Amino acid sequence: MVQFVHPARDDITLAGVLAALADPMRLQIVRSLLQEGDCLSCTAAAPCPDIPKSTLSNHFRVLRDAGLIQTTKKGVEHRNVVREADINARFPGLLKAILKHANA
Amino acid sequence: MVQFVHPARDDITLAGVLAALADPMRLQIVRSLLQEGDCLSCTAAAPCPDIPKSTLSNHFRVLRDAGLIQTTKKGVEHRNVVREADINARFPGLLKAILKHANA
DNA sequence: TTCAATAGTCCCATATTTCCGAACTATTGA
DNA sequence: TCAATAGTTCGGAAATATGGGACTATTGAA
Repeated sequence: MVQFVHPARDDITLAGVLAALADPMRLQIVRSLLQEGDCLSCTAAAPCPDIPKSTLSNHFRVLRDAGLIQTTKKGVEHRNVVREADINARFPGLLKAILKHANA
Repeated sequence: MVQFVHPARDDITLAGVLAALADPMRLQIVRSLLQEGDCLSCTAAAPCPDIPKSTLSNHFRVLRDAGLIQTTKKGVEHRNVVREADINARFPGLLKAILKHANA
């Protein structure tokens, strides 16, 4: 049984969030998650559908550790949601300012 | 004679900017530069004055390559300025949104 | 119940990046 | 001309990212 550890709101750091988003694929993942509401990892993956599973899993772990997303198990899938409320509470305006510029 | 190459405004990428700022020291450097107007590298350095020269030089190179700062030679010193106009033109609101949250 | 399929994690070897000491370059001032 | 200053560049060690393959958990069907 895999149990995910998400950082508390106050443990989310600016450098951590920026580092997590400083990767085109992760930026795209967050973008997709925000558009869809909530979805599963593989489906939420970046444009390329041929990305290795381990790489994708790693990207989700980075986003999780940075406090950007929350992952819960739902059957065989892992459902991911952007922790919008937490990020916005901690860094008001940041998420919107960044994602506004993520290339569609 | 060292000649610096700065990326053109349109070559500045979001992921590049985020990656450059995804480091506490570089975040602090940019913060200091914005507060001071323009200043020299070593002086503009992060809190710790005992950081190795090569490391510092490297951080400035990263910021330069990302298009965040412009460096010009002024005697023995290198004067650095944040390319505020370029960044704001390319990603309106981004810089302010990020630096607003950089811990004082 | 058992078995196959699915979704994803974990391990680990390789590849890439970062850090920093040391040697080097350019400029100024004595 | 020489020393001091400010910073770059080189190169090896340390840290981190990538991705293949084996593993785990869950579901749905035989």
